[in-house]
Amino acid sequence: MPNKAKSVTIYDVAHLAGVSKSTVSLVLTQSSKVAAKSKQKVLNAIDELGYVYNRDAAAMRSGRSNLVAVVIDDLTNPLMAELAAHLEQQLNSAHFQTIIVSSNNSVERQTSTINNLKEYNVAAFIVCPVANTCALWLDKLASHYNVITLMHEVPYSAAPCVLPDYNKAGHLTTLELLTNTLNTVIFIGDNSQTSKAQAAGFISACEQKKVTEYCVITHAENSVLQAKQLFNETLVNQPHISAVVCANDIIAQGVLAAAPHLLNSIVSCQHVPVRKDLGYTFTCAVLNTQEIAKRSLLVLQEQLQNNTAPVKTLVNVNLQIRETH
Amino acid sequence: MPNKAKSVTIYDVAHLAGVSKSTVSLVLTQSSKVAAKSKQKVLNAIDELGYVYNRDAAAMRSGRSNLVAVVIDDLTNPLMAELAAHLEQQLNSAHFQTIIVSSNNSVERQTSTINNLKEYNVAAFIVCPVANTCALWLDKLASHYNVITLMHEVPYSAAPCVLPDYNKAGHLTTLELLTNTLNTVIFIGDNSQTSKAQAAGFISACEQKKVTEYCVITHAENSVLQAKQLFNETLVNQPHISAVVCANDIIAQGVLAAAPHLLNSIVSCQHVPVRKDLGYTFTCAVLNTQEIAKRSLLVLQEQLQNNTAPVKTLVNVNLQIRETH
DNA sequence: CTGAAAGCGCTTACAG
DNA sequence: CTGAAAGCGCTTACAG
Repeated sequence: MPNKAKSVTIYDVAHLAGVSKSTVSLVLTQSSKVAAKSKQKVLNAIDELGYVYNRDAAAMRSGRSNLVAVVIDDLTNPLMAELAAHLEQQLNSAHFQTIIVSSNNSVERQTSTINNLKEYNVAAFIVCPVANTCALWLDKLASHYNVITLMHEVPYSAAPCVLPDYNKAGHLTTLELLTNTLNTVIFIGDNSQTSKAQAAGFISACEQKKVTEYCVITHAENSVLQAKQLFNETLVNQPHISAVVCANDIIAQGVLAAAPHLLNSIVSCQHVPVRKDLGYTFTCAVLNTQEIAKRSLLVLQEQLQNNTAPVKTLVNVNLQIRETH
Repeated sequence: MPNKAKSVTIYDVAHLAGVSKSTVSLVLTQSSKVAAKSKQKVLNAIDELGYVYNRDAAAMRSGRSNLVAVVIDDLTNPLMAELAAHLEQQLNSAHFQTIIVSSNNSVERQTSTINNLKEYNVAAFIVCPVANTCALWLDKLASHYNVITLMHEVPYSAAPCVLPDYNKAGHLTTLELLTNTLNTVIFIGDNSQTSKAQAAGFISACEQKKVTEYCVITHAENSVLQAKQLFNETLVNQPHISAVVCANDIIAQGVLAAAPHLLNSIVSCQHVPVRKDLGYTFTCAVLNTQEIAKRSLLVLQEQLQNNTAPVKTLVNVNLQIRETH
C-alpha cells in the first residue's frame, strides 16, 4: 500500500530557490562549497515546501548508508532492553540511524530477520546472538557485512565481540563471598560461554583463597523454578554447602527459594536490573551497559574505517554489595 | 562509509538466467505471470549469485514501502518491551519489516527520531507517545503519514488509538477489593489519561457497591519511593484508610512499603511483568499486550486500505487474583 | 561556486 | 509470457 503522498523533491526545492539540483544536493550533504547566500535560499525553500530528504535515493546513488541494525536476542530481558536503549543513544549521537529488532530467542527468527534487513542496505549489524548461533553462519555474515557481536560470545567465531568481563565478575563476587565464608562453596551456572568464564573466575578466586572444597555446576537453566529444584537436589548430596555463587540473579533467586537460610551467602555474577529504586537483593556484579554501548560504537567506527578492529573487547564489571544485610 | 560490496543486481541475475530484467523483477514481486520454467531459472540464478534484493531501489521506483516504525516511549519498561516484541511478531507475520526505536521518555527525542525516520520512507508509525506529547504535532504527523498511537491517549488528538480498557481495569480491581473490605478506600494514580480512566472505573465500582467513603489521589509519580512517601503523608490525614487501588504495580509497591499491614488490601490496575515465574504480588489487572499488538495490526491494515479506521480501540483486561494470600 | 549529464537498482506500462 | 525503455530522487565527477 502506498504511503501518503510526499512528492516534493530536490528539483522543486531547486526551482523555488532559483538554483540547480546540484546545489541543493550539496547543501543537503553538508558540503562546504556552497555560497552562504545560496545555502540560505535553499534552506528557506526546504522549509517553505516542507521538503523531506529521501535517504533511500541518496543511499542508492552514493552506495552509503547510515542505518545500523541492532539485533537483540530477547527484548523482554531488562538487561538487553537497557543495552538496546544505550546503543540507540550512542549510535544516534554519532549520526547513525538505529533500528532495533528482536529475534525472540529463536535462531530461525535471528536468521530470517537479518536476511530481511540485508535488503534494506544497512551499514552494520550489531547483534546479541541467541543461544546456539552457528559460528560459520556468523562468520559468513561478517564476510559480507560489518558485524559486531555483543554480550554473548559465539564459540570459535571470528566476528568482533564486545562483552563484560565475566571472568572478573565470577572472581570478584566469589572473593567477596569468601571474606565471610571459607567453607564449601559452589558455582551454579548454565553451559554457555558466559557461565564458563564466570566459573573460571570463581575457581581462580577459590584457589587464591585456598578454599579446598568447591565445585562447579553448569547445567542450570535461567529459570527461578528450575534453579530452585536443581539446588534442592544438590543439597541432598552436599548438605554442607555454605555459600553459593550464581551465574545471575534469576538463578540466585531460585537458590534462595530452595535455601532461605543462605540469604547472606548467595552472590550473583550478573545483575538483572528490574526496578531502579528497589535496591539489590544479592551482592552482585553489575554490568555497565552504557559502557558496552560506547565500546560497540568505537569498534563499529574502526570497522567502517577499515582498520582492523579488536577481536574481543572486555568491559569492566563492578561489584555491588547488598545494602541491607 | 561504504558497506562491503554487494554489486550483484537484477541485471546479473537476468543475464545468468537467460531472461530479461523484467522477468526477474516479476519473479521478485511474486507475480503470477511468469512461466514456471523461467521462474525456476531465475531462482537458481539468484541462489547461485547470492543476489540480495534491493528494497530501497524497489521502494523508490514503486512508491511503496513495507517498513513500519514502532516508536516506544521507554524500552526499559518491561511492559513496553513485551509490547514491542509482540508488535514485531504481528507485523512480521503480515510481511512488514518492523523497526523499533526508543524515545527514552523524551518529547524531543520522540520528535527528532520520527523526523529522521520520515527520511527512510516508512509506511506507518506506530507510536507509544511519551507524556506531554502535543496533540497538534501528532495530528499534523497523522495528516502526512499513517499513524497509530498505543497505550497512552493523547488528549484531543484525532489519531487512531489502541489501548487497554483502563476504566474497566479500575472497575474490576476495585470490585475485587470490595468483596473483602467495605471501609474507606482510596485510589492512587498520576495525572495521566490512563489514571483518569482507571479512577473513573474505581468510582463507578465504589458507587455500585455503595461505598460512601472513597477518595482519589492523582498526583503520584511512577516511583516506588515517591509513592511510599506520598502514602505515608496520606495516612497522617486519613489514618482509617483500609484499602488501596493503585494505578500500577510500581505505586502499589510503594504503598505496600509504607503500609505493610495492608498487604491483602492493595490491588493494582496495571501489572508490570517482571519475571515470568515469580507470580503476582498483588491482585491486579493484566493487560494483554499480544492482543494490543494484534489490534494495532488490524487498524494499520484498515488505514493502508484507506478505510476509515476506528478512532479508538479498547482492548479487554483480565483480573489476576493474587495466588498466595 | 554552479549547472548539465550520467547512473544507482529497481518497477511498470507498453509492445511484441 | 517476455523485452526495451522510461523514470523514481538522489549524488557525483566534470566543465564552466
